[in-house]
Amino acid sequence: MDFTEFAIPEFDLEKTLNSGQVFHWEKIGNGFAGTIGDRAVYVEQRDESLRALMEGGAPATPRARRASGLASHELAPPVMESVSYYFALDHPLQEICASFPNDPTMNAARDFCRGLRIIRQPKWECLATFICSSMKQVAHIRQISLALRNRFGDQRKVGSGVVHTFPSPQRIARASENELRECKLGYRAKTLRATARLVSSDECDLESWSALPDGDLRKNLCELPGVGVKIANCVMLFAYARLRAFPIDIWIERVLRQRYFPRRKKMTAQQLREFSETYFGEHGGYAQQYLFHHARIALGKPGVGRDSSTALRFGRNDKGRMRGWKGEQQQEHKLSVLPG
DNA sequence: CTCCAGGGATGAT
DNA sequence: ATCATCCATGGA
Repeated sequence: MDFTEFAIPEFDLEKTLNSGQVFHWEKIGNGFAGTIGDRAVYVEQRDESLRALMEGGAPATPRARRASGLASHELAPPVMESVSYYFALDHPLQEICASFPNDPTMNAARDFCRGLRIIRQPKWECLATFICSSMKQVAHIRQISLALRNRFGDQRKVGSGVVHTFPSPQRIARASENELRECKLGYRAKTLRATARLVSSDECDLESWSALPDGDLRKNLCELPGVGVKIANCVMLFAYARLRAFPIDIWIERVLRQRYFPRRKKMTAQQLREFSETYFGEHGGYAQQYLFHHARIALGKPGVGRDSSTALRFGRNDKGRMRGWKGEQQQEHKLSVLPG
């Protein structure tokens, strides 16, 4: 029950966990409870330090590990190591942010998202969760993730709380489609199960795909049921550390069209994709995540100014939307408008 | 109540 | 290659 505490340079735990890249961390007191792989974790941030409590894996401290009598090869990595790796505390954030293009939209997002890191998620967990994400809001993806964990995962205790691991591909594969639908998966139940079957067989080995170049990795991912270019890019970015991968969802499409091509009709999806791959550079995935989080949190709440750490507290007000706003183009495209 | 969401698969132009 | 439609669901 020992806390491990260590200093961290540039990190915002809450922004990192609430930016729509991972969906299972729950706020408890001043910190968050969740899992890293099959280990239960509680983390909290205080100023420039991070405190972590891990259970269910190896003993937390060197003394406790020695006392356990386990051989060193049986030990999971120490707490600080696993936590640092998961939260990607080794990413050179200054350098990454300095590589972003210098334009007003990007600068606002970079300022708003200071300390947000792209974490290293377990591959299957990330893949499965994003298969469940299609046409779902972030809040609901969290519900689905929680339901899958509670029903099919293994229970772990951390502190006074309880969390569940994400179920293995074998476990999902042997669940019935109906059991999965009971986790609010809807039409995604079928593709999640089909992909779970493939991943749990020896036909595809997600770990070995780490050695592939981006193009081949993306192609392999897209061959899985329920995985298209968007979800493949999410998995590449959040689980394979391909920091160039640039997922384009409805929010990012709005940002690109309205902020970068405000008066150009006829930008096809293909053109947006080519633009984003070249313009945002070698860490485009980071740029994308900053644009996404900024648009969704700071700009996505009508009636709330762009400054705002208080934006989250206000519910949306449909009447407050700027329905009639047309920034000198008809826009439409079923894309609503980014306020501000 | 209605609206819409970190899309994908399929079939028609 | 681009576009239309359908697929389910519940938070806001």
